[in-house]
Amino acid sequence: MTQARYNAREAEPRWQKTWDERGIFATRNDDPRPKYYVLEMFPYPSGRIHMGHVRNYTMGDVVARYKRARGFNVLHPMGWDAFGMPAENAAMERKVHPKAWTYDNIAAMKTQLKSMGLSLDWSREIATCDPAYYRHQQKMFLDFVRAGLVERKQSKVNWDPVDQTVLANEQVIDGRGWRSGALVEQRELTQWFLKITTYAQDLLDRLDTLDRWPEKVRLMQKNWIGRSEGLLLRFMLDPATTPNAESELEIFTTRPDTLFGAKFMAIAPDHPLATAAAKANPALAAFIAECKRQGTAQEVIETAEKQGFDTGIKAVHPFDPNWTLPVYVANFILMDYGTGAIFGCPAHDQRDLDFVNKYGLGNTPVVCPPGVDPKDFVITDAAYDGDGRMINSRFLDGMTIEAAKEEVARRLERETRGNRPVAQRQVNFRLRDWGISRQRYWGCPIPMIHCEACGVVPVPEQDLPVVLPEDVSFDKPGNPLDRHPTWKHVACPQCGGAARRETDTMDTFVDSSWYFARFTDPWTTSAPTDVAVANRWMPVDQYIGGIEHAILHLLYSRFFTRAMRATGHLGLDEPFAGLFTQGMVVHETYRKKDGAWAAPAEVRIEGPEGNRRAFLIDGGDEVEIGAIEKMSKSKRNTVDPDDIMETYGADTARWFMLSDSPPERDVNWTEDRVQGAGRFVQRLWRLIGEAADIAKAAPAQKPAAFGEAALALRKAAHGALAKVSAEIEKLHFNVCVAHIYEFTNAFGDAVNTKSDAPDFAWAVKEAADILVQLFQPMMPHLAEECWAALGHGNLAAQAAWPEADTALLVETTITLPVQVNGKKRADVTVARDAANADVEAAVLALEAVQKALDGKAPKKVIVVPQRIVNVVA
RNA sequence: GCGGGCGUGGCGAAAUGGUAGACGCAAGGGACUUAAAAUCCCUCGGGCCGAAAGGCCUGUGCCGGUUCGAGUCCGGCCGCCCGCACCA
Repeated sequence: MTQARYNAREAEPRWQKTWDERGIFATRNDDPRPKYYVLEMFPYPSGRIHMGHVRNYTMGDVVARYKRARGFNVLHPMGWDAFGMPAENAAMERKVHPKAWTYDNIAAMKTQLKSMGLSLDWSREIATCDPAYYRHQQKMFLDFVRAGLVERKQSKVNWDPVDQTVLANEQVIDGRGWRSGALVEQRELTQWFLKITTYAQDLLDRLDTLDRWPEKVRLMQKNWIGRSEGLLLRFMLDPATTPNAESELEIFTTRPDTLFGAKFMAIAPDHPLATAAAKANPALAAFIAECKRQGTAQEVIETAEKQGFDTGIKAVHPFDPNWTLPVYVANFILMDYGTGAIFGCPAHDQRDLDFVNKYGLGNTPVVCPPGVDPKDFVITDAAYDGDGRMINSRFLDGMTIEAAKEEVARRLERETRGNRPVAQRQVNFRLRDWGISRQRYWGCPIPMIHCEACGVVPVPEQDLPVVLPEDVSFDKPGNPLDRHPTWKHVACPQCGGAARRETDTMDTFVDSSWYFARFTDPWTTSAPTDVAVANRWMPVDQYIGGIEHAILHLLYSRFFTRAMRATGHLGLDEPFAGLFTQGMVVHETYRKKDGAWAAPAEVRIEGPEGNRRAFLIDGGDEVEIGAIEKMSKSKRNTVDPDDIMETYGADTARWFMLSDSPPERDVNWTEDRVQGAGRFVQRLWRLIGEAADIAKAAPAQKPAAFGEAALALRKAAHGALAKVSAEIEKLHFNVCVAHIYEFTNAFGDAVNTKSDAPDFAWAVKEAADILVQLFQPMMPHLAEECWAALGHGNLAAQAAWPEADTALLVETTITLPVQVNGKKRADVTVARDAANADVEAAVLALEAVQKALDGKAPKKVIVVPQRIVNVVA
């Protein structure tokens, strides 16, 4: 006897236990079936899962369960991105060890994830803070060193004064640290770099092959890599004006066509020529110091005025020995792009124009827009960067921009000075090498040793892993590894003399750049991967995560895949064949009279949509209903997944997450809709119970013929099956949900007839089975409960996906809408394969059509077979 | 500034160039009930005609275009969102 109400709190843990005991989600590497690797971005173990996790992991689980039912050997693992700053912050604030804090959090979050009923293979669980994981990362680092993919260099770095560490360019958002939010400062430090620029061209080229990635993400990466083609060009300097023996200035330009519009040269404040010139010029030195003081913080750049300082040096125009250009030090020239020097053509570059207008250097237009008389073409305060023909440019006059670029390149390439061509074509990238040194404790130690005598020496492989010491203190800011009394003191592996360990640890983005490969065989101890196994599983067929990783994590992982291929740890080019970026979970905000935020759980809502008011449950004060925003601790508009699981169960939460909003868009969490999802769970349970009673009258054999009611139900069931299957493949989960609702309505109507005719009973049984299987990927616990109630001996999670009987879906007669002059006026029912002429005749015979024609003769009748008919009068 | 995306009922949304608003939420009405919850049924873009059945007009941010036919394609605006941003 089935219960009246479905008790999720009782049923969900029971089925989780069953899945666990039978080990049905453990994936074997020697399974002969075709593979499917579905992966969601693994979480940082912050302590509790949030609704964003619930949404992300529900989507992945739907795909995993669906593909499993479709007969694939599915790899669906989970792990922990476990190194990082918050563990150290907790250590400082609460005097707990980062390791203990992290592992406690992992345990708590694992319990939460398990309560969601995710079909994960927990036997492959990895934590990046485990030496069993990071030892392989250290090994790969050493391999990368040997392969020339690592560099140690001094560079200007982004320094986060709050976290007291270096940040990669990618981690600086609007001039602030991505985690601390502090204004980033500039510092000169010696850092370890991974040479991601080695693959800049390949990372760019292969974006085109990632046809199952969102266009948006590919574009963002393309812009980030930022390729530009141009000319590297050496200007001769007037010797009488130069300090020391500097004789030339090398610049990079993408606009060699505008050379005859040049009015000045500009170099970065930290350009060697600037430094040399400043030695004899205190005013210039002061100017340079001022530029450096301003730094590169984005906020400063946006508002800073173009400023320059005339060095007195003169550069000679490459096409005219009698034409010299003043060389300025300018605050808007970056040392780390191109050569840190430019020639300025104010007429066609806004920055250059702003600059000359300030210093009175004038401008000469050299590109004239089509349809404009060159005599009338004057530039005042808006530079022209559009298309046109060359003017005021001697031998270039009349050429297109492209032709002029080519002509300049051709002439200067041929010309030599000091055995070298004056110019050469060059490709430049915006992408910088990836600085991975972090002055932190809770990260993967960089396995290098500094020896006074031998220099920088790698840790011998037999000494790996370099394990983090556990006896550290967090009572002072800075890096505890640096302060540790003994850890950093080691013997040099080469000379045996006293040496010092590298105390910087790796950026945690390194950890997440290869975990997907480790999941393929996390048991291998001798190497990061079993290459053969990894190659069989990779690439990840469907990767799901937040858009916030569009550049950072995804670009680093693409780089790592290439670096691992180069060092023999992986044999493919691209790690993620399919990528899906899901939207955020958002919620209304509530503001109390005193300006403080109120949490949803503290608020009671009254009134209908359009006139809703919110009151504090405690005290009854009215609170202001604010904007719908991303769930965040600061706005207190979060809903705790545990509370939802407790009240409604995991299936309701999962169903809600998939309903309504398209997965790539933000979903607004509202109590009403969650309740709606909860009601649907109960409704399904009730309906399946009633269907199970009817099904008892079903014959064992499929009936030879079906009555009208039975046939209609079968059509609904197989139609839903076909549609849901197609939409799930496209990850259109909200559309799947709508089709399941629609089918459930039809199913409910059928069940309510209470007929017990054998053919009908058989159809009900078939429809019930299909319905349960359709929602199994979304609501797996309820599905098991229903599946058992329908008398199945196996688990719903292991049942094969049913095949839609397409023959049922082909109607012999169809009803087409009939338009007259594009407006619908009638319907016509014809044979499915009726000839167009017959359809036309039937349509013209319709009374409604004749009425709409109002005596006019039809000029044309357009029949789109099985679609629509349009009569044009 | 550059690049990209989006704009459909009270709300979330659906719609290979082919019946706009499927499906859900909210709302209103009704049934059942001592009552409530739960459940079930009906209505639900706007306007007009009709007792009703039904019919007509209008409608996918705005203006144009292509087409037998446009939410969908093209051009130009307006608004919102996102990414990048002194990259030579």
